[in-house]
Amino acid sequence: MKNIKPKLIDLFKGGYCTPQIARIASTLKEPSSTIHYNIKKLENEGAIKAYKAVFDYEKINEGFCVYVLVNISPEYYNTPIAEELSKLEEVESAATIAGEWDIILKIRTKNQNEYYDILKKHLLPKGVTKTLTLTTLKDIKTNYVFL
Amino acid sequence: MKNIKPKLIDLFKGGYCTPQIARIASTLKEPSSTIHYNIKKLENEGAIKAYKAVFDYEKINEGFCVYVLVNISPEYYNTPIAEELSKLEEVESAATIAGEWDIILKIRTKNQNEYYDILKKHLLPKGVTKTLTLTTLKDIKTNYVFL
DNA sequence: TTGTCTAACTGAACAAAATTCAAATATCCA
DNA sequence: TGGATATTTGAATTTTGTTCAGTTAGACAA
Repeated sequence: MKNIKPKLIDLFKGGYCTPQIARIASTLKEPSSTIHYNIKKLENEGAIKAYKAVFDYEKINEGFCVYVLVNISPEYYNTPIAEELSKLEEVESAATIAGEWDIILKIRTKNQNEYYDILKKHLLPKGVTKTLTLTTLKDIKTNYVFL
Repeated sequence: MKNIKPKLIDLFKGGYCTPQIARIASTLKEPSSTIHYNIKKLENEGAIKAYKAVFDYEKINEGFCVYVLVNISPEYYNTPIAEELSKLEEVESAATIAGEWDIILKIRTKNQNEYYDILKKHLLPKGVTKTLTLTTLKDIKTNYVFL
């Protein structure tokens, strides 16, 4: 057995998909060469970053989902902490925000324990002064896809 | 001019894409029929919800992004408010959460004004008692894709 | 309005990729 | 060990994507 499933999941998280031109053409009742032309234009404008898969995260062992609010110590304001945290594969989304908190992360793991490991290892060292974890009870919609 | 671009964006937000079996096969150095078999298996298990596009949201006029924490009045706890809010096309993600707040939403609009319209129209009526808007300064990663 | 330039659209030929399927191999478990 | 089930694979087939030259539509200045 080649255990291809985890490799597919890895690839599909960030890309390795492509538009279904024929299906779009038939849905919009336009020639496929017209659809092709318009998609290439969108891609060349840089409007499309990736074609990728969205999962049922329970079924790929990432059923535990949290949002984490993070505060950064002032002397780290000019360092790319958010960018560093974004590189963790468990981080689905990351953004810097205005107000009481500095960064918001969305993190998916198998369970609480794995999240706690990440919290200890990656969210407490560096310039992080404070965190607030919002634990997801029910994931309803992610990236415009209903779960 | 047929104005196909917005229609493509609509379709791509939720699907109308498909795996690149040949490219995956060559990346993983496996026969494409093997890759095909394993992908179909993932799909049949329900592990994959959709194949879709991720955008440069500035370039599709959705450059304003917020996270909103929402509180629900107790008499609405048994109603599907989160599900209702999820149906708004501007809502990228929605989840019910544990703790001080009941729901977290991620919303993309063209600008502050359009977000304010949604806040007034959809987030204040119904059973919503309180909201806290966290405005994104810099979107770093969304759905595992770097922006 | 007319003419000119550029962008958008399209059909048809072609190239590439997905899908199917039957046979071979591996895995599971009683 | 044996028999049922799941996975892998190459080759044939079907479907889809891509290219490109010709056409149409839109923008804009005279």
